Amino acid sequence: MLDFKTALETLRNYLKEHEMRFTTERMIILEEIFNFPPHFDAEKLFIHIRSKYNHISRATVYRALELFDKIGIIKKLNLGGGVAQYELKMDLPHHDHLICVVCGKVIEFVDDTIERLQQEIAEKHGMEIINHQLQIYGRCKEHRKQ
Amino acid sequence: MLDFKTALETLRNYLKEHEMRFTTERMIILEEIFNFPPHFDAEKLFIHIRSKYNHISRATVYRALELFDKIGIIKKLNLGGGVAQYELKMDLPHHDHLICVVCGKVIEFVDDTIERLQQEIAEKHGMEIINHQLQIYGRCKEHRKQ
DNA sequence: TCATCTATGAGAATGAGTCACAATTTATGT
DNA sequence: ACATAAATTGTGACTCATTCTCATAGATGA
Repeated sequence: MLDFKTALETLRNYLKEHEMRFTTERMIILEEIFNFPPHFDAEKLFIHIRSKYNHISRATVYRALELFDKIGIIKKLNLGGGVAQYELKMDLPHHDHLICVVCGKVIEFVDDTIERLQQEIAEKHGMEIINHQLQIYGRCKEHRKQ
Repeated sequence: MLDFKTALETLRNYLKEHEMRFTTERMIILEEIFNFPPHFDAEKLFIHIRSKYNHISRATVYRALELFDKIGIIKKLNLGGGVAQYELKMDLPHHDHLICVVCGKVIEFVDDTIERLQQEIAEKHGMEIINHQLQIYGRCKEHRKQ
């Protein structure tokens, strides 16, 4: 899933298989996600979409985000701050996030050793992993104190 | 900070240094946190406290939790689910959490290698770490599918 | 004890997210 | 293209966690 076209195809297929309707609203929302920063929250996306398509409601945006997350087109993140964040899911390996507490910038990183250790830890506790998240909060290059 | 007495002392000192009042409400709330499960949320704590001290208000509990977190007596966690979780902060090494998505059980674990790797990753990106959190969501021993 | 100024209680307000339902739109068979 | 049935949408009400407001109560230092 690297581009809008592929994502749209995925959406179409999922909808067809589940007797759901392919609507212009769902298409527009998907398209606007691709026009939007890589990490965003529902409200900002809604405002953005609303500015171009004033008939699309907040509920529809929330519903579409839930759907796209379920399908696997986007991923809902829990980065703190009391607001759900979303990112496009690009079929890349699992990654985690560095978050600047000053400017909110999000940096992604991948670390295979950490991934493996998590698996080991879960097993040691008899736990079957469904999902995991690692957030490192700090001050980025531009905002760290000297 | 291993016991109520020490925590209370910390609270007293902090309040004195900041020209704030040592109130019975703050003391009761602190005490009840020590009588409560190791991971809890504000509302549950409030209900519990309210059942014993019916004059203590929700706002006071929330305000106290914020204060205790700032002082470092407790730690506010972001385990997902739309509700802030808290835990006593015991001057133990940093630890992370395994969370059962079925029963909500929280298991703590410590892994020095992961801690070290996080430090390295942050440095590689020029980031100064303030805090970090790792959550592994899954099904615990009792609830995993066979 | 008094004066001062912080903390509290009560409930209103906020903000993210969800829900109910009437009206609309889509998919399908003809 | 048309009718039909079923899914979807927009609106606004609603929920839930948390925060705020403000009048009153209570802690602290003189």
